[in-house]
Amino acid sequence: MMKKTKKSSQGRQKIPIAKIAKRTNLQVTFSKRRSGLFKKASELCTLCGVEVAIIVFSPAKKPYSFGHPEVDSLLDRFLARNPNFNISLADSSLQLGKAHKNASAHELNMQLTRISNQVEAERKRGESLDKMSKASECWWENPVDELGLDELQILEAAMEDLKKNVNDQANRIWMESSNTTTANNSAPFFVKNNAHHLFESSPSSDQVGSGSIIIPSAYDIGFAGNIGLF
Amino acid sequence: MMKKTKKSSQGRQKIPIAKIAKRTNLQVTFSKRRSGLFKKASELCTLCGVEVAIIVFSPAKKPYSFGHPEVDSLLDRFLARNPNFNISLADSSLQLGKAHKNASAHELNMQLTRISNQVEAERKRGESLDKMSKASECWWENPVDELGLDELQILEAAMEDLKKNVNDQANRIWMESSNTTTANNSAPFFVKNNAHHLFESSPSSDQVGSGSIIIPSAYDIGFAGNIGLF
DNA sequence: TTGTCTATTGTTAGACG
DNA sequence: TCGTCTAACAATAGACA
Repeated sequence: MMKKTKKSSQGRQKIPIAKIAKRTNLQVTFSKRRSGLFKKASELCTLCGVEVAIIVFSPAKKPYSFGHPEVDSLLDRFLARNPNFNISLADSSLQLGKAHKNASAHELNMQLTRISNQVEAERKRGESLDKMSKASECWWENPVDELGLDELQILEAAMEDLKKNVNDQANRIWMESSNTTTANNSAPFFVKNNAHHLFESSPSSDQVGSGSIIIPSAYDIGFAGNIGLF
Repeated sequence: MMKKTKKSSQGRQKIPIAKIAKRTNLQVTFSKRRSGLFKKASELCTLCGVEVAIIVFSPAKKPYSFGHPEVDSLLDRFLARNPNFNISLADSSLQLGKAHKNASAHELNMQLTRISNQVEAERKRGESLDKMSKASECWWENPVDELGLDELQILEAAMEDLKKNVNDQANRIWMESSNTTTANNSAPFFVKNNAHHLFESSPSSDQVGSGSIIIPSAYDIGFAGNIGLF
């Protein structure tokens, strides 16, 4: 008798590296391969003592991430060394210069959106942070000593930079628009369209609307003077 | 008999998932596995039509990256919606590089200190930011043309605020430290160690993705870290 | 969505050029 | 640093739980 001829499984099948058609199949494969990828990354970390960060947007656009030691700090370092991208809206706009007004406006929108999202995110984070700082002993609030000052200086410098970037950008925009629009106001102009929708994945080019506003002439910036720190 | 003619190769050997000791070996393994990881990521992209970004810092601290469609845009999107990121981390990191060049452990401490300081600052800033955000009713979602300026202004205001806080605190510290010693450099002691692979994931429903293309890899070479270690 | 099982395919450690 | 080769290992497609 031995009708066992039937194999319980055909084992792994070869599949072409092309988009999987079957939805259910795709989901399963995505899940399995994602964990496989993360595992590989984990092994790489351990074996070679290196740092790895992975970000994956699922078919449903949900973010999954892997990071050793942690995603944020790695991205931070990566971005900090990569002149092509800066979280604080700095460099990308520099390249645009004044080639196309639209492109410029669009780029700006992207950046503003990014920033506003960050601001929003940080606002939200503030709450949980507040909770955290209460729950645990705030080591960063320990007795002030010299070091605190040092760090503060760094932070302040960073803020200066950020602010400077914003100003530069505003001025750039202003100069640009003054070529097409003559304002009766000596203030910088700013052109912008719908800012959101930074999240869509399809590489479709956004339509760029435009409009203008006047920035208070007092916008000359000049951060209030530095305190005795510098 | 059976002199067992030497095999041309013993084939793949099993190795423990622990840091490889031999430097040359580690280098080879790193290279191979890194490309293997990128290949896996590439396949995942193609098979499932998803987006993936990977950042790896080699043992020599060189950054390698893979991204589909491209690293920057993915990081951008990820950071924009991730509450755990700091807006000005990048900037301050750069400064630290110049300021201190010591042990990596110290570097880590500094980094943590810096981050926590920012966190603290942002926590305080939370209130005013919150006010602003609500006052303008989701200004970043408003399609009105003149919002661009507002965004800049709000951002600027937020930064002014933060800066003010920093200044205040700095002054306070300055005053205090004047009374004490100035030479003692006691950093907030925090030794960060093994924070092994951590997975973060969100539940996901699903939906059909769109087309897919493979972008083998994008290597960003260069820049031998300016952090301690050397 | 994740885990299990099996048969296969894919990856890679070690040695060498 | 890379490519090649070989023989192990490891990952995983498909079906089911």
